[in-house]
Amino acid sequence: MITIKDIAKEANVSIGTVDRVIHNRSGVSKKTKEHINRIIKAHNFQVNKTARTLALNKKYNIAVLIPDYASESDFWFQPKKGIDKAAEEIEIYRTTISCFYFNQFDADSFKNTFNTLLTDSVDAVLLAPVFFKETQQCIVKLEQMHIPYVFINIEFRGVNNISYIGQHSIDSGALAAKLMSLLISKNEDVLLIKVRKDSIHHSAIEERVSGFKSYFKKEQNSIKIDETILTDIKDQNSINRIISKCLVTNTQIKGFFVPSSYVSLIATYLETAGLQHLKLIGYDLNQENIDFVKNETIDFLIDQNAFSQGYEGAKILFNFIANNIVPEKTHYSPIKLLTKENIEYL
Amino acid sequence: MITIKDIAKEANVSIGTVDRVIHNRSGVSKKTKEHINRIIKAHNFQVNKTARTLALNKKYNIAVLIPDYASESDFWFQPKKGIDKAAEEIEIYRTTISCFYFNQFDADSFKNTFNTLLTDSVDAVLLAPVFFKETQQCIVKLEQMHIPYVFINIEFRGVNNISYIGQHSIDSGALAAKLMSLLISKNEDVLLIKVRKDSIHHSAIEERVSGFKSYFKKEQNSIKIDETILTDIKDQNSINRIISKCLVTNTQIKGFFVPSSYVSLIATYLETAGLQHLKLIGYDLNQENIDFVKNETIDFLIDQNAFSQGYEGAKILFNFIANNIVPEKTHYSPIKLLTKENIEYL
DNA sequence: GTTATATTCGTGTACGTACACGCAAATGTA
DNA sequence: TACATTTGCGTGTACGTACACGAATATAAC
Repeated sequence: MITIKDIAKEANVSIGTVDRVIHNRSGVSKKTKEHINRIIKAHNFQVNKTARTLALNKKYNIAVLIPDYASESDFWFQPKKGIDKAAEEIEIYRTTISCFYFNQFDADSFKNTFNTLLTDSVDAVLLAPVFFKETQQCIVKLEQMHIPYVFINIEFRGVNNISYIGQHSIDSGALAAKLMSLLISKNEDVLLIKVRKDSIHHSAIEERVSGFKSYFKKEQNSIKIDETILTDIKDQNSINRIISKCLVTNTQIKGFFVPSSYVSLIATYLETAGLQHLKLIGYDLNQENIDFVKNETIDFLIDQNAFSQGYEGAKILFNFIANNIVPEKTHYSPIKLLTKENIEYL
Repeated sequence: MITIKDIAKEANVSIGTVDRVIHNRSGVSKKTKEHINRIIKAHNFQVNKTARTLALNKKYNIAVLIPDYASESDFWFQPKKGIDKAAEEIEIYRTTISCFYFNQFDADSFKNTFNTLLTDSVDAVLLAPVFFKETQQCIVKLEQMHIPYVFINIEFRGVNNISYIGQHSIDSGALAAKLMSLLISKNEDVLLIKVRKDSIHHSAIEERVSGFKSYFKKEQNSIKIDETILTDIKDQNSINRIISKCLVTNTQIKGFFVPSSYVSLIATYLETAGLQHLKLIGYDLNQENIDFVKNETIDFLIDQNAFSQGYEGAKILFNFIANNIVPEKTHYSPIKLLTKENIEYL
């Protein structure tokens, strides 16, 4: 590996001059500049990044704004783990990541946490834009301060984010629909189950639903989609009552689609009611859901590589601020399909 | 971030002494050693890896032995891309990766390429153990020379490899079977299509077949599995004749399972014969296969994250030789299920 | 021709760690 | 007591790059 010193020797100049050429700084005659550039190209010289970071000794801080989580089985634990992995990797480049958590059902909490985040010294922000209006307000501030930001998990269109990393929700809904149409017969029906809490905020769930519905519209089979809403996710008994009522009202229902991680609530119902033969598709890899996939109460689970979303999101921002690498505007995560046979291998 | 110098100052010793304690070298009195260790722990000191690699200035070389590929659509192009990504990342740690390619249908080529590989200065080897006997011979040499090695894509049991990175082939076959049983009816049959070339070598394909078959055995439905072998993959006409003969002989065949990337040969047949409604499941993401998934001639494709296999394999070896990190003995890749709805998002 | 101002370049130090060298004090040997 | 050996530790240099400072040369102005 050739170094600046080697180039300096070959060009009969000092390393300072070579340094100036490399950084395109002024103070070098056109002649020697060209000469040095020729030598650099001839040897395919690359700056030693290790030495570079050591010499620069710059410190960056990436702030992360995501929903809090109570346990490892909560969704946001996964992205956080990915962020942690990225943090370890970029630590040697003197870049730290500080995480800030908000209550995903409380817009004020989002806003307040964002404001405390800003009191820190922040070079970039990775955030989950759970609340529409509040996110807009935050973005205004970020742009005033020239702080680059990336969205994670929830797409937010029409602003100057550096990138978005997350799933294409519509297509994931369509995939769920395709599998559902394989699982049940043409003359049977599906129950689509929403959760009141979801509707408070982000659009991802609505997009999953619309992808699901439009698949069936296109396919033109006679499968009908019923809908219901769960109001209180803490009350399993009321959930059981709601679902069994639906099943009585429409005896053609043979499959359930839950466009969120709350699919375990339905799985619990099916097991207590002894209805495991009915088909069930839902989202997200938490321990409860994984267990229900393993015993096949849940037939398919759609995973969005939450871990990678955190990891990639953090890395993208790091590369942008530290290495001037401009990322693609969208990074769609894989739409992973998990079932008993492959859920061991993530 | 605290440095060695800071610790030295706090302990009233020189940085040399602190260095000795950190590396557990001799020449430090028990008393000062304990004192320094206490300070290190109190501040949670971590060596600056950037400075460390710079100071060490060691150079490692990882040799890679994989099948050659003619174009980007060949399977091994993907692992190679992953290896290239890893190479970029570890380059700053003065670690290089040199790739060596062999003809995957020629055992001698494997052996010879391995021998030229050894003429290089090699600190670790990442290899695809395509040929059983020859791999055994190579391993003997590697162990004599105390060179650590990792298998990629094909599992090879009973030797002292540092790790294996690749799919659990049996379970991937079972997953294919599950989907096939959803795609066709209970009174219909499946045609299992092998390729003569495959049988020359590795066990992965056999394991996929066994996983596929045992799924149907367990499920006890009346689906029957016919089998056929393609002898000449270059002759599409002969393939067409073989397949259509099978369909005439057994008119119950409504699905095809190809336990290899040659699934595109069958897709081509189905399109020329206008039989796209028959179900088709196969392996591996090359451009041809991807196109057939997009137009739904192939219903499901099983992907083994070939890119990641290369990337992870190289990283594992690097971490082992450069950072003394001992990996898990097996790293099973995800068994990814791809269909029209999610094949855009990889 | 002298002074002033640009232009072009070299030198020195810093980043944090690794390690060879060598000096002092402590211990051993006669 | 004199010398040899061991133990414990400090110093200096290297790794490759960044950048401030200042020196030397060239050009400009008068």
